[in-house]
Amino acid sequence: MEIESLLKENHIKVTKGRLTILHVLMLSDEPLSVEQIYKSCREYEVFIDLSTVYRTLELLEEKEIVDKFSFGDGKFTYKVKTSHHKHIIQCRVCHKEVEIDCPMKQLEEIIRNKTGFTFADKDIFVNNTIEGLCSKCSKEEEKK
Amino acid sequence: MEIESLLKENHIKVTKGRLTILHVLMLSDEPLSVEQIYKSCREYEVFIDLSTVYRTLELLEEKEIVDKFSFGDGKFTYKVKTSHHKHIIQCRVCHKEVEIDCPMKQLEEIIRNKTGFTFADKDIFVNNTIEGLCSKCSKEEEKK
DNA sequence: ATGTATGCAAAGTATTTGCACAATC
DNA sequence: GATTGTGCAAATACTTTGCATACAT
Repeated sequence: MEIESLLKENHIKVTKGRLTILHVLMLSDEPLSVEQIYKSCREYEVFIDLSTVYRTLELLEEKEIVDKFSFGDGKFTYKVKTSHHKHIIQCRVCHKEVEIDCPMKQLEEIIRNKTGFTFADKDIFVNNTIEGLCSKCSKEEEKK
Repeated sequence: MEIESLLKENHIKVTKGRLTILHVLMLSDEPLSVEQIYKSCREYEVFIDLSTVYRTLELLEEKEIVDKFSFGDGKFTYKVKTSHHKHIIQCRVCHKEVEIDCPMKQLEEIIRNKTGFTFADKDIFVNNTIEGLCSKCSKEEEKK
């Protein structure tokens, strides 16, 4: 139901495929590949076409509902935007400013993908050591 | 000549194609796409096949001579590794450690690709503002 | 009823691979 | 001379697109 209103708020027509894709994305805390999303939909007996999955994800990205990530494996993954946190980049010389989505999200995904480590927003680079949770510990934390 | 010894040090057989590809990469301070590298080689009258370019880049990446980047456009770009700076990620719970290449490089490339801004290593995230140089100013700095 | 979404099939783009021949050490 | 690199052509992987039909508002 709340997924439906999320779509409506963004002036996106509500269809079974779109509901299912968003549902699948919302259940996952890690980015999913198009293939994974496609297969998950089938598990819900929703047999949409791969091209529809692509078109839907493109739409959701345009509407800034999902983030699109790319690791070193030649395909893209998608994840529901968790924050709309932005940063401002300022030129040291001319003071021109540009706004970007917080790049830490991209970075977190790259690191998680390479090492299995996850981070909370408060985790910080300290000297050469970054603190986070390895995959094993982060699973155990979840149980608590 | 120095390129040749770089290859030899890494136990890579020296061929005209490999020399040219490395040469092209070394002349560029931004990551190049496979297509760009391929075309640059032709400008040097070195007519290697696209598949050879791919194979060479794969090899150079394995040997940690180049970095492979991926932006949101479905293709990869390559750049000579500028530093072998590493970070250690440590699990807050079990203290397990994992070493990764400094992810700031990836981040810098993502930001440069999105905004045209460049950074020096000393640039830092301060609150919500990142300081760097916009493309115009960084060109002017170069002239000095 | 109108405009938009979808499935299907075909095309497009980036990358990989098999194999015969050529080049390097 | 043995091993490894390369070109060519074909295959693969992921993503996009055209068009006729189905669906949502």
